[in-house]
Formats: sequence, C-alpha cells, structure tokens
Amino acid sequence: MLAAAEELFYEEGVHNVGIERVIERAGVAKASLYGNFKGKDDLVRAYLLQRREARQGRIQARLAQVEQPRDKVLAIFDLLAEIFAEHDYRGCAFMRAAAEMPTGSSGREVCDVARKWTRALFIDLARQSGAAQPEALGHQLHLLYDGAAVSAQMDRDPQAALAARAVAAHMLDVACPAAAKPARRKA
Amino acid sequence: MLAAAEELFYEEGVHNVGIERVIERAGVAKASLYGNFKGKDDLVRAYLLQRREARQGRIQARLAQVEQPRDKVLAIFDLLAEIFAEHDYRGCAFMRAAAEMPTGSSGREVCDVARKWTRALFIDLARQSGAAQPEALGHQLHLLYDGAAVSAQMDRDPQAALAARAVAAHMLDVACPAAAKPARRKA
DNA sequence: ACTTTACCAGACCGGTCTGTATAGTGTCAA
DNA sequence: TTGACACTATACAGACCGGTCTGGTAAAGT
Repeated sequence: MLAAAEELFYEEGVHNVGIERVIERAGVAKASLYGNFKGKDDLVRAYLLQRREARQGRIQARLAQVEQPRDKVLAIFDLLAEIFAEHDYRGCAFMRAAAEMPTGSSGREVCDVARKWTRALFIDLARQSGAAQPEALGHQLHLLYDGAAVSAQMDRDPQAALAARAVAAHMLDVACPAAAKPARRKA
Repeated sequence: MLAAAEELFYEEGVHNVGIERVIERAGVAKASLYGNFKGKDDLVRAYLLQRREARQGRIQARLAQVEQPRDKVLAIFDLLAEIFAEHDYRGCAFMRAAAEMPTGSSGREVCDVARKWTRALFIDLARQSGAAQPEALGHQLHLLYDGAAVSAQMDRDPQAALAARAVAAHMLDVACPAAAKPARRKA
C-alpha cells in the first residue's frame, strides 16, 4: 500500500497524484487507506519517512564496506553515481516534495531532518578524515552532494556524481593537513 | 499583471496559486488575463521566461563590473550571497517549478534553456580563466552553484554561497595551470 | 448455523480548479 | 447621439479532488 504511494508520488509528484490513483494501484479500498492513514498529508509524510529510512540505510550499508574515512566520503559519491544511473531516478525526493509543500507543512519536517542527518554525516566524516575545519568541509561536501542531485535531475546527467566526486576528493586533500593517503604532487 | 503572477507563483508555488488569486492581486478581470494569455500554462511559461531574463541580466550586469575571468566566477557566487540574503528568497525558481511540472511540459523547456545558459557561462569563464579542461571545471562550478541554491532554500542557510565560493576558488586555483593571480603556496 | 470482522467496491458530498460566457460600465471618436 | 471598444464583475459549466458513508462479500470464530 505504501509502496504504491511511493511509486506514484515519486514518479509524478505528490500534487499530481490523487488518492484514487494510489488505491487503484495498491488494489485496496479507500476505507482501508483512511483506516491506516489520517489523510493524504499523513500518507505523504509516511512516504517521505520511508524514503528517508531507505536512503540512510543504503548509505550506511555502503559506508560499512569501507574503512578509511576519506574513502567513505568518496563511496557516498560512488553510490550517488549508481543511484543516478537507475532508469527511474527522478531527482531527490525531498527536494521535489519540499518544492510543492508549503513551508511549515508536516512533510517539510521530514525533509529537514533528512537534511540535518546528511549534513551531520558529512561533518562527522570530515572530522574523522582529520580535516582542520570539519564543519566547513562537511558543508562543502554537502553542497556537492546536493549539486550533483540537482544536475542529475534537471540536466538528466548521471555523470554529475563523478564531477562532484572529483571535487570532493580535491577538497579532502586540501582540507586534511596530514592526509593518510600520500597525496600526489601536482606537476 | 505578470508581476502579480510572479510574486504569487514564486512565493507559494505554481500549483498552489489559482488564477483567481492572480487576477485579484493584479486588480484585473479574468477575461483580461485570458485575453493576454492562452491559459495558465502560458502564464506560467511567461513567468518563467521573465524570471530567466531577470536572472541572466543580473548576472551579466555583475560580470561587466569585473575584469579578470577568475574574479568573474567568484563574482557570481558573491551575487548569489546577496540574493540568498534577500528576505523573500525561496530557492531557485526553476528548480521549484520543474519539481511540480510534468516532464516535457512547456515550462520545462524554459528551465532547460536556463540551465544550459548557466552551464555554458561557467564553461566559458573556465576557458577564459585558462583551465586545462574548461568543460570539466565548468561542470564543477555549476554543481557548486546549484548546491548553494539548494542549501539556501532547504536549510535556509544564506552562508551556503560563501562555502560554494571557497570551493570554487580552490578549483580555479587547481584547474588553471598558469593562474593569472600568483597563487598562494600552501604551508 | 450464526455472528463478527475485515475488506473491496462504489456512490456521494462539499469544495476548488480552469476556463467561458454574459452583463454592465466608462471612454473615445465620428 | 451612437457605435465600437476595452475593461470589470460575476455567474456558470465541467472536471477533479479529498474524504465520508453505505452495501455487499467472504473468511474466521464460536
């Protein structure tokens, strides 16, 4: 049931999908839906929550496969590249949802929390990487993360993740005084 | 009349603003609006076009005040910082509009053209700056531009422009072999 | 065999949206 | 004065949406 909502909401936008479309795809009656959710807002909120859990889980699973903090950062961008290459990628669900929801809506909180999580993750990884100013580096990495998502969506350019990765690698090299990896001399 | 549409569409989203709200604010009758525009889609398209012209004009005016290509790039991020600080900034109008419009809509073309213009601008400036790979550097600068806009909107963090500027300055230093400015040695 | 529960199917209500058609008003020119 | 025109104001049609309510049906419990 939530799965049907997720497909439709993400594919066509929260506003462009009516309740009836959702129940039709889910093969469920309207009453059942309104028994499980308070209303459409609630369903949207659940959709975003599920999306958030899925994303965070996917990132953490990937991070668990890597040891060095620096490589963890790069692994996130590698994961982005995979996600962008999926045929049904339509951009960051939170950006798109936030664009059609009024500020202060119930769904916006979910987006805000998701963003704080991502930012905290990058700052944490920056700190573990030995950055002199982990806050600043974390912000910068988050910028790249967002920028890649925008370009992948708006320009339909999955390569954006690679460009972001390259910049991230550079910023890691520069911001971490005692880089674990022996940084290559330029020229 | 278009001014009323712009305020409302940008402030509250294209979908959340009805025709009647627009004509009410414009102090105009419905028939007059439908005499000047084919329909709501047409009005939205005109709104986006106006927005695009305004943005490009603002950027070009700023670029005209700077001489060095490298400084022109940085000037764009300085301009972003000013825009983000404006009290009524609600994020990139094209990102928000694209999020609520179906792919292939008439308004999406306007967004696509706007994005191509921005990308071409960054690539051109990268080339003028003497970048070894102007395409790659232009992409990266565009990433930072987008990322800053996202963060300014979603996190309500006007400082994002400064973070993006710092990264941009770094990438310019690195990507341009014979920097016009005497690059500072690190450490 | 009877009841309870759960669910699907669909009618229905009030509201909102885009877009059109109609009626009224002021203005300018001939 | 009259007619053309441009505009406002408003009523209206058709569609759609969110949400509620009713009826039918089939399985499970006792």
